[in-house]
Amino acid sequence: MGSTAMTIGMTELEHCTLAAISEHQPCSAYDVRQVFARSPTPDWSGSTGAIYPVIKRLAGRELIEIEAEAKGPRGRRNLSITPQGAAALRAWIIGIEPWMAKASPDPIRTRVSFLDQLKSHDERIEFLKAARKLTEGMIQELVPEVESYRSLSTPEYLAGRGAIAQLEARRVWLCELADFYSNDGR
Amino acid sequence: MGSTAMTIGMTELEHCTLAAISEHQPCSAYDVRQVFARSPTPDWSGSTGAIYPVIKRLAGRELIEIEAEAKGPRGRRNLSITPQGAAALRAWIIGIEPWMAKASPDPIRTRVSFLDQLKSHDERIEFLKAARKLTEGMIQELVPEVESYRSLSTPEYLAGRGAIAQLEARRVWLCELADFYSNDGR
DNA sequence: GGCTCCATGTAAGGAGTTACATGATTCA
DNA sequence: TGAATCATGTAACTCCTTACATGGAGCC
Repeated sequence: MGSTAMTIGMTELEHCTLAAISEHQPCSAYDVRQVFARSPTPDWSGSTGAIYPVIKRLAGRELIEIEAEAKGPRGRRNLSITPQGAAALRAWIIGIEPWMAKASPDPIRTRVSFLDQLKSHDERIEFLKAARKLTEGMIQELVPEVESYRSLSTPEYLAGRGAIAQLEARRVWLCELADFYSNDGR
Repeated sequence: MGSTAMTIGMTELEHCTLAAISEHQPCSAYDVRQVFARSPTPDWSGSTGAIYPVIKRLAGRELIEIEAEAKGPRGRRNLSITPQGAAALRAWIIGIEPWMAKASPDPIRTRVSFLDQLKSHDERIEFLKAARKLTEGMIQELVPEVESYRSLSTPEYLAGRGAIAQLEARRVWLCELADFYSNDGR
């Protein structure tokens, strides 16, 4: 199968763009940007400087087709996925690799790993409290947003639940840390 | 306090480097690289192309001091943190912001959000099984590695527990997803 | 006529990566 | 003396970001 070879050297963003086009076709690059920007857990900004070059590269690999509505340099372009594109997309989803299972970087966890650089247990407990508050705030923001996807898109909803699970795990962990340092770090 | 101003425009990597120097001083840039590379949850490769420029910038801001052991262009340089550096480090740790609490990007979760692009429930269940296996493998790798930090460094150990908690949350979530699709996605 | 969205694109810059280049030290 | 490890550094590249530039369509 050529589908894996097709995928070599392609980034996550390129594949996500391909996936978004597949789901919403026929759609414009602008639509794709909206999808990324409005996602409850946006990994990318959906910036023009990224999307339009990506679209070009996908078209160059013949994974998508671009059809101009009007002649002329401006105006909406309708994007659709090709059979090769659909194959590459499935291959990308299925082609899961060990590195993808790694714990993803977390700025709060990073700071925790340097917690002994603070002066006192009080400072540490203060930090942990602030971190927990922020995490709880994020959960409260995310839950209704994800819930709004419940009837809209099952996979997006389920992915959102995964994001919430990640945050919930951090919340619990931060509580345990606070307990630990409250008991004078024994 | 100038400590926050000192920190403006500095990246996570720059701050982590500062923190690593603070913990291991006097140490070399090479030592810092080892710390990053050998960390149980390496967010950065510790590549030379990143570290040495970072060291220069930190020295430029007078957050660290560089002392050459031998004269001449080659040979070990001993790094140590300055009082301003220590202040900036504490300010960075404490100065936690809302965006840091966001769910971090996860390639597996990304794929789940496009799961309806697969052809059948069987394919989806197969994917979820593979994802769970990889996550379980990563947990089994990580647990002993983190456990080895237990007596070495409390904060690093606790951060490692946080990484494991994240993976464990994903494992449970993937199990729930598999159940969902096994029940024909009702 | 001007405001707001829709829509496409380029330019410059930031922040890391890999690959390359160099040399010192240690030890068998 | 030769190999491994310690150690520093640069060059080229990747991939994304922000900021800028352009223009059409609907509508009040």
